[in-house]
Amino acid sequence: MSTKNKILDAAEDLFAVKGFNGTSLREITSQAEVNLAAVNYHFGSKKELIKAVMSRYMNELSPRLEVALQKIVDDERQPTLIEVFSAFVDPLLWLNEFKHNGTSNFLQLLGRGYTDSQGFLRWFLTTQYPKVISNFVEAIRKAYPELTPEDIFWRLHFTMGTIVFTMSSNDALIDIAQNDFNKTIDISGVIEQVIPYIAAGVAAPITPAFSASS
Amino acid sequence: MSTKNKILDAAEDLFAVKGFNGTSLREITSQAEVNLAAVNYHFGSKKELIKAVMSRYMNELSPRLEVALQKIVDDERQPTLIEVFSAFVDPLLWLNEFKHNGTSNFLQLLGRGYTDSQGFLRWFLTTQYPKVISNFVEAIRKAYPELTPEDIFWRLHFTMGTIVFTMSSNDALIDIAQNDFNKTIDISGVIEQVIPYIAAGVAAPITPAFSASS
DNA sequence: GCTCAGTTTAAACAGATGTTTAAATTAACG
DNA sequence: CGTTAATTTAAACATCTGTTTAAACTGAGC
Repeated sequence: MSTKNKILDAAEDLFAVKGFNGTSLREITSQAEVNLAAVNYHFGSKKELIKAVMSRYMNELSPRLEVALQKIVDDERQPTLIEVFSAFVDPLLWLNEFKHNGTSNFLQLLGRGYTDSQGFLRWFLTTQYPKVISNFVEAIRKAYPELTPEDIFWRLHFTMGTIVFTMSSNDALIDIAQNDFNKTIDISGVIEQVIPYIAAGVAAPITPAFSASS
Repeated sequence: MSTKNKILDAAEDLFAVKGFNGTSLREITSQAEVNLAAVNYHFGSKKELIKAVMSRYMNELSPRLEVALQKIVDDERQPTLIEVFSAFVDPLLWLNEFKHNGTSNFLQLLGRGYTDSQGFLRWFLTTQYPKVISNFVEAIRKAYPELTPEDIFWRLHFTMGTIVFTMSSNDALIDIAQNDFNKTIDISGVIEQVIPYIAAGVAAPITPAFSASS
């Protein structure tokens, strides 16, 4: 295993649990069993390391997502919203083959990217991988043509929040489910629960136009 | 204005934007125009300051929320889910009277509490203000009796994620709405958009039982 | 005016942070 | 083998972190 990959693996696990700000380079290099200076040698800076961790996942995920969503868009049949959201399941779960805890790690990192570091990661993702977003919007539009672009924008954002927040507190959730309901949950159990919720949310009756303020 | 309140005001604004980990005591005391040591003198530690910032809001919010939810629970009529969620609107918006940007700040801080600092704030809130949560669950149960406690637990968590995430990226959202749709949004516009979404999500058809894993 | 608790202040503390340096080691290639 | 480039290493860098110290100041109450 190359030094570069050892760093990426360790950084990913730590970032997912403790956030970007909350993880030091010394923790990363110590867990990766490489020298401290290796991060700056191979990646240039901590910020670039963060981007590299995210890119590694996005490069695996985004082509698979594009294919799955394209299939829905190209099909002449009108999809249900459940089908649109279910298109995410296989590509996301596939990340577990790519790396141990891959699905959970990636979704947690996505959430971190929105709240940590003043959103520079959000900028990075939306500018680097716009195709995924536009395909997704198109699929939604096809499943629910009455939605205006504004409605889609808002509801996708709400959906993003649901997913990302759920996964960010994934560990806590699993604990609570275990203690309060004596149920053992894994990641696909969570996904099974969340899809009806977000599908119903996106399918909600159309709201009146934006309430414009002065 | 007392030193204590100057610190609380500055800390709140900075915490909301940059997170707890991302804000230093020197930034806070500098913006508050007080001496660095004042934080440790008045609050003991940074951790206690974080709790104090949250408590100040919760002490304003929680009695108002309890009243609004109790009214729904005590009413003999069965409420709609829209009514249950709408019970949050006035208490939340009232925080804007309490302090400039109060509503947005509070919701952002709530989100930070879930993701920053490994959830010690989540523990703090759920143990200190359990009445709000139990009232809320009871109101939901009344509006939608078919939901099992597990379903309610999950859907409330998803709802929490939607709200918190939306408010965390509130500033970015307002920008996007302005640039892409030429619409001016304020916080109550966002609330108006989100309530149908979360109400529909919670009202989604009941899912099969938890998929228990070994 | 004196006393004394409450508060503010500047300075220092020890430890952690990301990054850089220069020497040592390893690998690649003719 | 010899040379050159790529990589690893230990050490130091300057800066920032939360916290503590001890002295200075403030304002009542006697």
